[in-house]
Amino acid sequence: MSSAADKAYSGIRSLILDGTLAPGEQLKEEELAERIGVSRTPIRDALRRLEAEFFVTRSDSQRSFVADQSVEDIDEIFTLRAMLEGHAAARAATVGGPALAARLREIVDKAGNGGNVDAFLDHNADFHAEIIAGAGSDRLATMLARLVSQPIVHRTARVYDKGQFERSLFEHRELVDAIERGDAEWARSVMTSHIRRAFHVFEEAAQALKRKK
Amino acid sequence: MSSAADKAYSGIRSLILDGTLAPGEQLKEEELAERIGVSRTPIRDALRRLEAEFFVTRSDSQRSFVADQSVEDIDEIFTLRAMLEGHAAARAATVGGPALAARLREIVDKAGNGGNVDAFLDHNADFHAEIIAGAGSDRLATMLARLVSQPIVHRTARVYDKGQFERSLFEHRELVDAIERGDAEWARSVMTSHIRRAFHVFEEAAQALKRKK
DNA sequence: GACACGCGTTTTGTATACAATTTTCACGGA
DNA sequence: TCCGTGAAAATTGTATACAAAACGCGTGTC
Repeated sequence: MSSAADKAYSGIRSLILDGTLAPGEQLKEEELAERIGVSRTPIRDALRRLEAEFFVTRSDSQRSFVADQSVEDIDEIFTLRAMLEGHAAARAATVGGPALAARLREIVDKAGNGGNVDAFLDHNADFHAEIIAGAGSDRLATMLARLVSQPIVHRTARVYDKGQFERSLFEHRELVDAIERGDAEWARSVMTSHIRRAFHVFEEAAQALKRKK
Repeated sequence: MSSAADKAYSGIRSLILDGTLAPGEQLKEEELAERIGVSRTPIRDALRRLEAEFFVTRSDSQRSFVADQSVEDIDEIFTLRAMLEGHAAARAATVGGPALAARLREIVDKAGNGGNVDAFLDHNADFHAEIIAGAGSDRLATMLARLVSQPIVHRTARVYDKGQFERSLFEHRELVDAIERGDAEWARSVMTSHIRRAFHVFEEAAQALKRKK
């Protein structure tokens, strides 16, 4: 991978995620270039990528701004994700066959019991990736990749308690059952509620955090 | 709008759409730059945009290629579009209210009878844009904009006969009814089948063209 | 006081030269 | 023959200088 462009991408992304660059703030290429220590060229590339991933928006006159991340925005993202990933699950159930079911079961079995956050995150990423790949739709996969900023998943999982981990794993197992039987609508429903639930966990955590402040 | 970057964008897009650049073909920045008459910088920008719109794909080593446009690919695009725009219609029915319904009815009434292709296309674009705006979800609007390469709509409409135009208008009127009554699921269904039907018209035209060859 | 206009400042756009990376292909050894 | 190796060629990445566009602000007019 290209070094400067990646440095710019992850650098700006981090600055946004840790709040150094606040939502609505204008992103100036030169300023970012100096801050990150690369020239404007890779910065421009990074801004385009971040724009594709909804981290950054552009005004009509080509100025870049940090995108909003209000609870309503997050809701919107989770809603779209639930729809697209529900579709992916349905398609995976239709076209994946026993081979896919076997691969998924292996992933689920390997995850097992873990109370470990990072282990769960690894399992979770693997599991969802396998289903999306199993749907066999490049454009769907691309859209989901752009939509799902992994940091939000992380931020959500950090507030999971043991019961929520177990519930997630339980839902994953149910998804495997649905895909094994080729039941597209079952798979879609489980995936949709799986993701909506994740949103509400996030939402409650955000509200709790707000009250604390 | 910036001149060179736009020239590059529409230039490359045209070359892809008229088949000069075939699906799977590698796009070389320098070659395109010379062909279009701008430097590599705006070409790179254009390639990023086309990548976001699924016209161009990138290999792992950052080489660009013309994306496939097989009937299966078009099917995939229309499926995703049907889902997203069905969702937009449902949301529009929920949050749009009488004001949205009134605006839509005006658009539909203005279109009226027309056997004129261009007039229908204008109406069609207006109508769909109003519904997407009515859904009030920026990210949804952005995803749809990226997904719907207008040329495909054009290519589809070119093969519409009078009966198909009338059917489209009829469906638009039904959508207004659904939105007026705030019936989200009705709106979703009408929109979904509206778009799936458009795909099959396209599909048949493509097959007819194939047989001719 | 409101508003349009012009001009300096800020910010983004473009071209170009050079650097880094990837690909290609010829060559030699097992 | 097959495979790895390495150098040349092709392609993309990056920095930088200058051009163009957008913005903000002060000024003048009504």
